[in-house]
Amino acid sequence: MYFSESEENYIKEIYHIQAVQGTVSTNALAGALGARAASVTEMLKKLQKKKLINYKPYKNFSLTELGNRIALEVVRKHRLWEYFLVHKLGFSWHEVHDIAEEMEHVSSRELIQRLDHYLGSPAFDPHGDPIPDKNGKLKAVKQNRLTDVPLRKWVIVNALKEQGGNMHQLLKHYDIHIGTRLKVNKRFDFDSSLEIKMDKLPPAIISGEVAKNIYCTI
Amino acid sequence: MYFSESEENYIKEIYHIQAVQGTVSTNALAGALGARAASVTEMLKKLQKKKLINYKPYKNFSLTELGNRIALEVVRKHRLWEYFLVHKLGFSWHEVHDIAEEMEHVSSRELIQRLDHYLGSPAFDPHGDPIPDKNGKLKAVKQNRLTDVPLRKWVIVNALKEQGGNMHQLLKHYDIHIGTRLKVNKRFDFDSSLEIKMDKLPPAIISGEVAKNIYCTI
DNA sequence: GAATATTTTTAGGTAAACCTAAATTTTATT
DNA sequence: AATAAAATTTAGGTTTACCTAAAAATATTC
Repeated sequence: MYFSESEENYIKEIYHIQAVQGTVSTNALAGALGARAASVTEMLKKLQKKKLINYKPYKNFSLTELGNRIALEVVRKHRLWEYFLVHKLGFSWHEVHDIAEEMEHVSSRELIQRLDHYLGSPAFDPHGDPIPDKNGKLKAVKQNRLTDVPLRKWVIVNALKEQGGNMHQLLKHYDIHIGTRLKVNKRFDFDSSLEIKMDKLPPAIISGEVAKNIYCTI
Repeated sequence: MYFSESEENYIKEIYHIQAVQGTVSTNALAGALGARAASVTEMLKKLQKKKLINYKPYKNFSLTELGNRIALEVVRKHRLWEYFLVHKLGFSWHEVHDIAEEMEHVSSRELIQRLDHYLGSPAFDPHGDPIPDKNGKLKAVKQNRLTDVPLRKWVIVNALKEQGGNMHQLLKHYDIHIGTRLKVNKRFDFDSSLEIKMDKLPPAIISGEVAKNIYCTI
């Protein structure tokens, strides 16, 4: 069965929203896609006819089993390409999202199989997100928000989420990246900032804004 | 300036036809693209407005300087991806065209620059066609048809054109690939077949059909 | 050079994916 | 529970890239 680039994008976005919210509304999806609600409704009807989503007018919706499988394939392609861009072409993690967004729609299954093998079947992409294997299985690693981690416990950064801003500049300045070992010494309730300690560096203060986007393994 | 995938395909195809015929007709382009003449006419007007082609109704047309530059960029992307698919992912040369056809439309310039560097700035793709450098320059290697090569002169295969058939099976059987050293011993006018000789192998006969698609350096 | 054939363009239509504005349904508030 | 607010859908457009069928221009043939 053939899916257009648009359909793939809708499915993928439904998948991501569903992962966080459990269920998806027309408006939430429109927001995520930068489209208008009316356009979304139109597409929802198409996706339903293709049995990719469970949808009743005016109600929230979710992916069917089939929809989920397709979503995972797209996510897999996206994250494998991100991995390629960072580890083979030398891009840095915050530059690759938009490019992978285009590459994820290249359709050859054989291509993705070979790419995966070529990259050594990585389990996590450069942002720390898990890459579905060819059966759609995700390697689960608990991602704890740095904001919630116990005090004075050494943890390892395993994911960084960029929210469109320039957070990576700041992280580069602090020299925080995936794999960094650090502990939280203090939490300042006043502004949610944290004092953190990394190996061989003096304690530093990071804002709650940044900390919110840093995830780690305890 | 932005070009749609369709526009890029038209420009690229005009480039290829122009390379062979010198000039391009509506019908020839329609044939190459698998579209109808009326659709082509419509697009020609768009391309003219964007100053990519020189076009007068009912006349043959050709790329402008700008059009040529864009065409070379697309060709460059296509051939770099083909090189990647063969030399990094292990595809064989006859499998990569369609995949590269999709990948050539990924838009990031930075991506192509890095890909080129990663591949070692190759000058020829797996079919033996030259890869334009980032300024659009092509490394010219005379491609002589095996059918026209002088008798008993050792030559090196430098290009293979697949015409949609299964020629590669045959070539594999003869063990002919890019880089193969061989000489033509005899030409049989009756059916245009050739007797060829390769190192460490007994003489073999290949049909004119195949020979037509083998190119070499003298 | 007139008649015929071929090529190309124009006219009018379709499907996908978007849009705005208005209508409808659901949810929240008093 | 009635009304106001918010969310969603419907109705009616637009653009891109296709299409067929008919008309117009160019080429070919006798």
